[in-house]
Amino acid sequence: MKLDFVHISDIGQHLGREVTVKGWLYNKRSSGKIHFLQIRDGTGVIQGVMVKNEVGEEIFALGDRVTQESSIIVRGLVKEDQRAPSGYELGVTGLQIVQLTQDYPITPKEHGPAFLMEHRHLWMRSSKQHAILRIRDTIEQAIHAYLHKEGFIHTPAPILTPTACEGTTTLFQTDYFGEPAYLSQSGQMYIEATAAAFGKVYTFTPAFRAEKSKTRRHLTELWMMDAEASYFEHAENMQCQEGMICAIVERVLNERQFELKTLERDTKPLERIRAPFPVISYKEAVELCNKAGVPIRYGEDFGAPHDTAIAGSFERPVFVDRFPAEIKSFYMQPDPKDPSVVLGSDLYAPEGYGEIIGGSQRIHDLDLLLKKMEQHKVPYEPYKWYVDLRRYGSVPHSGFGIGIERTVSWMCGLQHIREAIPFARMLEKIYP
RNA sequence: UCCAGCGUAGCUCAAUGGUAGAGCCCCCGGCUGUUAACCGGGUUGUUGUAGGUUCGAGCCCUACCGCUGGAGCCA
Repeated sequence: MKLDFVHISDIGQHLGREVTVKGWLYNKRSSGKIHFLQIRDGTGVIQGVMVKNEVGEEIFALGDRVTQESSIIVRGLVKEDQRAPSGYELGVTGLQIVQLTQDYPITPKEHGPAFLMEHRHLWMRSSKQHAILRIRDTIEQAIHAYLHKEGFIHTPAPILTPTACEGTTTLFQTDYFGEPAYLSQSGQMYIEATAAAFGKVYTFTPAFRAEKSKTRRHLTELWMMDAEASYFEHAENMQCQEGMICAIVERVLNERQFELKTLERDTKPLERIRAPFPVISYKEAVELCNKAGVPIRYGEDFGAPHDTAIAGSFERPVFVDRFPAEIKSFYMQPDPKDPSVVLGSDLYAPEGYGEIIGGSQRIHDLDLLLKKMEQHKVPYEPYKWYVDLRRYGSVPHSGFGIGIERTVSWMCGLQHIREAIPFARMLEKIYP
């Protein structure tokens, strides 16, 4: 076959020309002497129309034999046609079967979640899964673009760490040349160091949580984007988060309408997302929950029903600000007006998708940090390097971390977080 | 770890304690515009495992295993 090879996503630019598409057979319908081949190539799906009188017996027989998910190279004339699912179709002139697939497990009918997850390596070829992972890519691109526009640079953080970042009960432990090492739960503390070197930085890292959580919102391996900025105070930090969320929503709405439609995502709630986001204090959030009939005492952290009550009261993402110091990490800067609370906020997504961002201003005063470490029983030796940052040119600084899969779930309107990542790692599940 | 629900054909599901079935997939045949195509025919089972109750168990009981959802914890 000749070389004028095109991607299906660009097919509209080749109207009236004979082109070659390399891909897989997504589905086939046949009506006597016409085969309708739904061809996918990773960039899109196009209908190939194969007419017996036009291609001859031999090629038509190939079209008869080709099965779902066989890899194929198809040659054809690009046409516009209202009867085709995408508006364009390929008048097939040639077909080459690269590999003939037998008994593809995922059929065009319904399957249960256990079966689909067992075949995740194949399931991601299906249109909805494909749409989700495209949107995920767009979200990640939007984050990179927004942060670079704001002057941040990407500085990777390590995944193997000698110590716990937060808590010790939910860590995955591994062996590092005879010493225990842990899979990182967050890159945050490391980018406090790179922030002191570069000013504004961020990192994409997987975060590992060995929690025995078995819900639609939990993974044991999730992706976080942590950002950190020197000379950034709490209010600026929140403004940056708000700007980033708006940039994500805008880009997904602009570039991924087809995928949102595939997912049957109602985009109206997304179109309402614009700055400024409401900000309520932890104290106000507690009062809101109690009024909404979801009781909680001051000093307790929010559970799933509280998330829903808080986020459900607003059409835009809402910041809950100034949590009590005792339920947050040791490094958070106390509020100068009320030292019992910290300059730390969580951002809750609308529509019940829960907490997607946690951020705070970090303690920059050496003595205060040492005091807080002692109070929280954080050992000094393994964190000596972290304390050093307060010893050598310490400045006020702030940062935040966003959970990528929760953001993807929200944007796509997913029922379960396992679909937001190509290979979900969940409680006692590691195949495929 | 705890609570609830569910395990029947490759998949999705039926089946008063009384002969295990349908649709899809797959195979054969038909159809020149299909849209999860359609129409006709065909193949497919140690009913999760082990024990128990019963004349008789897919169905009732016990234990175990697996799956799904939720709680706590968290993003």
